[in-house]
Amino acid sequence: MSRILITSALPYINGVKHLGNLAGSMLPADVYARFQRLRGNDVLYICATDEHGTPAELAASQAGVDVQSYCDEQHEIQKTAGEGFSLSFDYFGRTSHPHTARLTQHFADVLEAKGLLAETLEHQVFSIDDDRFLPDRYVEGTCPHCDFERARGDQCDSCGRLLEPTDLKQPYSKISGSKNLEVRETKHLHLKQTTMEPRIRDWVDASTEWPSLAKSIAYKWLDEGLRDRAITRDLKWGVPVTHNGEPREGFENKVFYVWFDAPIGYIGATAEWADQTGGNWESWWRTDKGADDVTYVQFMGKDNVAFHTVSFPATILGSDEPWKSVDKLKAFNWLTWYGGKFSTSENRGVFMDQALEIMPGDYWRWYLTANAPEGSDAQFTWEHFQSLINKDLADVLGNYVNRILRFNKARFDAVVPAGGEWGEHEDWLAGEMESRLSAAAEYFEAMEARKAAAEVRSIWALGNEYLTRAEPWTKFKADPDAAAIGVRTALNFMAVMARIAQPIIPVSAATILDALGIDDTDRSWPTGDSKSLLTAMPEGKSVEPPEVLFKKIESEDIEAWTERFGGTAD
RNA sequence: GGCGGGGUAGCUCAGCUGGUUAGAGCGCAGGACUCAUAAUCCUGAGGUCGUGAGUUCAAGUCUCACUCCCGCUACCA
Repeated sequence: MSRILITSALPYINGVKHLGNLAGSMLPADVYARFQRLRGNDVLYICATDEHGTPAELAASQAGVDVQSYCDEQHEIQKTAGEGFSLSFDYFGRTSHPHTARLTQHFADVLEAKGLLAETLEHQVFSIDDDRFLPDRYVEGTCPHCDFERARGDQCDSCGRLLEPTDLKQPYSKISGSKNLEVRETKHLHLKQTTMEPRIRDWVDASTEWPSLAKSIAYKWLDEGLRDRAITRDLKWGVPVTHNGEPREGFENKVFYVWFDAPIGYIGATAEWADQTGGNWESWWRTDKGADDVTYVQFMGKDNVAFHTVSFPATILGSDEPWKSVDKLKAFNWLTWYGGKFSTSENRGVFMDQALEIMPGDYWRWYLTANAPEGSDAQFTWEHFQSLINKDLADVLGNYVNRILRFNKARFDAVVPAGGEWGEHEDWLAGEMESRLSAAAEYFEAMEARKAAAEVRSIWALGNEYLTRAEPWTKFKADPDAAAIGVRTALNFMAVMARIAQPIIPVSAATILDALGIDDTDRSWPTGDSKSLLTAMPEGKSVEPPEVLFKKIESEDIEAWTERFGGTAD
């Protein structure tokens, strides 16, 4: 039994996430976690809401509530949405929890003791009417290069050039529109990533289990040369900047930068889990306290890779303390909406809560796994969604379950029939099953979402193919025993089909296993001798057909959803 | 501008260190079957692998140039 620590990138607190966020971190992490549990491994899957930073403050102020209440509410909403998608977090925590604050302050103290922090004076745009410093992209104005009137302070969306806020002509606050801006001095703490660069490079070199997307992004940053990075911000909401337990002088109105504390939130959320369950969080995170046998796997979108391969490791490695660092890292591209971006304001795209209003979580889980944005960005379209759901879930899997259970009810009184001899068709099925099951397991193990789903699907298809060969409906007329072996084998195989479906569509798989009366103890990933697997169910056992498993998506549905959520390219 | 990823059948995508007639699913065409959610099974037709050059006995796979899409570019997260 292995111990596997899994984290998925923390969803930001600012509103319900869209399907792309789900598809690129939380869902694949969940599929992997479920697979590993089915294999009998000791899994700890941790996630949390990422609650600090400017957008949270602004969203709260826009909603007219204090930040804490806003985050409390949004955390519950996201937690509920996650449950709707059957995300099996062992704990879904919050970066605003005191554990993360304490750990963040601890890391800062340790890094400072190692000489890796420096105070520097910066110049930053201050909005007098908003009474706050503005991050570069919250300053807008006219681009000095192309005269685009709504260029951001970091980059012009029109001509693509990189900018400084002070480059902008007629700058204004994006928050209030106020032009009453000035540049003020402000002091910040920098993490000396430059000092850390050789150690981080060695560590990246030694990380063999990263996919090329992750490695190339890490090397891109290293090759360009790391820069020291500010880890504090002029905000009220966040982890207070302290020094050895006391407010740090000159930093009374500042907090740590959200990207400094967010990854530490993985550890903090594990400590929250320990509070709730009596578990030992250090045995997962401290290699001096039992975590040396832990395999740590991270899931994230490509935009997060640099933070996980460079910034967070700088914190971890720089501390010189025995913290667990990532072993395997799975990065995803984007799910796009008809090739474009998801956008709330432009009514383009489906968000997690809305998705659950129109279709059960399993439908989305299947689609987003089978169409995961792995090699490149993947397009969401309603037509594609419809095709995968109807064909894979309703026709190949759902119809199989329905056809065999109903035939069995009509001809064998809804019990697993006795009689008949194991023969060539059963040999064929057992042989196919054996090689394909191991292929599927390898894909799940390798976190190859699309390939795992495709392999699971082709195993489902084996069931239908077997029935074509065994044709119990024909044999029944002359020789019910010959039909019985076919039905019995098909029922046993259905259990296998459902067991391997559990990582991706847990609710539907459970419905099938319940219908077959399979004990919880017999729901693990199927291994061992194929013939044993195909003869496991006791004869005479009662098996009732469930309600139709998957409702098909009709063209009228597509029309209605296109109307509601948008569904055309730009 | 720099960097990263991608451009492979009508559609969505596989194709590892270069090696026989380039694969899968969907869609389409034909056939089989009738237990089943007009489901299933079988067979087949579809591709000058973004463009142009080059290296090689051999290139979708390596090199160079060009082109289109997406992302990142360190103060959004």
